[in-house]
Amino acid sequence: MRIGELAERTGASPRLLRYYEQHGLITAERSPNGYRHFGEDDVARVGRVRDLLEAGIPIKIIKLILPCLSGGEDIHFPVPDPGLLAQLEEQRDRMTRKAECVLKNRDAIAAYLDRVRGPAEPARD
DNA sequence: CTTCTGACA
DNA sequence: TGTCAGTA
Repeated sequence: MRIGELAERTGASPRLLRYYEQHGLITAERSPNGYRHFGEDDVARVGRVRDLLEAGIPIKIIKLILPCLSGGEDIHFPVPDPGLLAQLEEQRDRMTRKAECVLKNRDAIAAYLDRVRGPAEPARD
């Protein structure tokens, strides 16, 4: 399929898909006219890239773990490379700190809501 | 009409 | 990221 269809099916704009390809997050074959050509599996791949990006993981790290994603959400490293592990440990710690920050602010907002709206309203969480 | 590359806000 | 230009 061409970039337009992949864009429709993934929710990512063609502009963004070209950006992903430019940074090695996805690969595309080229038609003689220069048009990018993607496969069915790229729909899922783009989805995974977007999930990782949404989690705040830098493209640099995504490129490292993307080839280790086997269709599912699981990650596996056949031959753990020291350098790779170090970068992933660093990323894990950043994510931990970010998660703590998010939780902290969520609790603050929840507490605020409880005070102004009153404990009577559930609708939270 | 769709896509491509490069560039600018 | 969106969008504009000038093509293929």
